[in-house]
Amino acid sequence: MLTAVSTPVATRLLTAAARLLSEEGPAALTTRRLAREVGTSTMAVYTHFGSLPDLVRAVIHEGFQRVAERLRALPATDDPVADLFEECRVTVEYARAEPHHFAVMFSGSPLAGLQMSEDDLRIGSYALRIARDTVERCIAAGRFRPAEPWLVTRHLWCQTHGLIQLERAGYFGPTLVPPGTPYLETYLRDFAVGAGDTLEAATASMARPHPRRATPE
Amino acid sequence: MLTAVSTPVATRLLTAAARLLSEEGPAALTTRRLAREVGTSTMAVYTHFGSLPDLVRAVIHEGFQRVAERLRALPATDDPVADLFEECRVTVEYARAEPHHFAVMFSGSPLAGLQMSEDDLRIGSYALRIARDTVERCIAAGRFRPAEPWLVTRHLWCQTHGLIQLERAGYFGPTLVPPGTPYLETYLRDFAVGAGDTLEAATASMARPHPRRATPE
DNA sequence: CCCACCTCCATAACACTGTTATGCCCTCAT
DNA sequence: ATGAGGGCATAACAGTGTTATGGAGGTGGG
Repeated sequence: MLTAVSTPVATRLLTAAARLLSEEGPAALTTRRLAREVGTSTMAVYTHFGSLPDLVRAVIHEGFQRVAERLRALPATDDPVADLFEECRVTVEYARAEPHHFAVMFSGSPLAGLQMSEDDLRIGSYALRIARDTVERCIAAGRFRPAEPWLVTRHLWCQTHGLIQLERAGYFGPTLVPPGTPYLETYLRDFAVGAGDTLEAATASMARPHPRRATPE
Repeated sequence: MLTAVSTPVATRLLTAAARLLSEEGPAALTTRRLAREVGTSTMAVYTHFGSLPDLVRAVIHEGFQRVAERLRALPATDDPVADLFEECRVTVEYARAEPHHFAVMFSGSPLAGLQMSEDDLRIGSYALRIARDTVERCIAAGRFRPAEPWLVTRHLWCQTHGLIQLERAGYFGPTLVPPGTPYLETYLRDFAVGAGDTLEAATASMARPHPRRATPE
C-alpha cells in the first residue's frame, strides 16, 4: 500500500494526522486518536494505508511536497547567491514553523517503526534539485569555484539540517547563545565563502534588500 | 532522580541499555526487556532511575562523556586546522559506529517521551569546549579570520551533525552519492575556507599525513 | 539475641498501544 | 431483486510504561 489515496476518509485521516503531528507532536499519532478525531474506527487506518507507519509515510511525502512548492515559488534573480540564501531561509522557516513535521521527515529516527525506503529518499531529496540548480548558477556566474553542483548542494543541506536539528533540540537557546545573534546569516555567508565566493560579495548578497518571494497562495 | 547511580543492579541496567540500544536500536529499550536481560523485574528501572526516559537520559550522558573522552585524547599539533579536522573525523566515526546511540543523544526526537533539560543541553555541548579551543587556536594562528570562537564552532557543529543525521537517514547512500566521494573531507576543507583559511592551506592541512591520535585505550 | 525498620524488588494490575480476525452493513452491478 | 464486494465497527491479542502492594533480606538499636 503506497500513497495516492484519495477517498474522503483517507484524506480526512491524512489532514488529521498532519494537524495532530503539528499541534501535539508524534506522541499524539495513535490509531485510536486518529479514529476518534475523524469519527471512524481504527480499521480505517489499515484499509486505507496498511499500517500506521504507512500513514506517517504519506504525511511525510506531503511535507516534502509542501517544502518543494515553497522553494519553487521563489523567483530567480540576477544574484544566484542571494537566491540560494533565500532558499535556505525558507527551508529553515518551514522547519521552525512545523518542527514535528520536519523532525519526522528527516529524523530517520524510527517513529512507530517507520523507516525510509529508497523511493522515500529520492522523494525527500527532490527538493534538493531546486537548490542544485541555484548552485549551478552560482558556479556559472563565477561566484562559486567550479565543482560538482550536487556535492556543494549537499554540503549546504548538511549545514541547514544540522542547524535545524540542533535548534529544535535546544542547543541554540538563549542561555547558550546570546539572543539576537544572526548565526543563520553568518553561516550562510561563510558557506558561500567556503564555496568560492569572496567575503565582500557574500556579505553584499546577504544584505541585499528583500528578494521578496512570490507568496505561494 | 538524576544520575550518579552506582549500585550493581543500576550499572547492569545501564550497560544492558547501552548494549540493546547499540545492537537492536531504540525499539528494544523496553522495561520488560531490560529486566529480562539483567535478570530482575521492571521495578528495578523505577527504583534506580525513576522512569524509562530517565534511564535513557543516563545512557545519553554516558555517550556524551565517551565522545568528550575521545576528543580529549587527541594531541594538539602545530596545525590547529588539521587538529579541528581530526576532531570532526573522530566525532563522525563515533556516530557511524554507534548510530542509535548518537541518534538518541542528539535527535531531540522524543524517544519514550524524553526531552532534554537545560542541564542536559549543557552537558551535551560540553564536548564543544574542546572544539572551541581549537577554533581559537586557528584564529590566533591567523588561519581563521577574527570572530567569536563559539559562533564559528557552532557552525562546524551544525555541519557535522547535519552530515551525520543525513547519512544515517540514508541520504548519502550509494544510489544517491557516487561511492568513494570524499564528501566529509571536502566539507571540512570548505568550512575552513569559509572561516577564513586559504584554499591551499586548508587543502594542505587536510592532506597532512596522519596526526595520529593517541589511542584512548 | 531479637526485634524493628527500611531498602530493593517480585507480583499483579491499569490504561494504553498497534494490529488482526470476524462479520455486518451498505452500495453497486447485473 | 439479488448476489458480490468494499469499508468499517467490534472485539480480541500481545505488547507497552507505570503504579500499588507486599514480601524478602539485610541492618541498626536495644
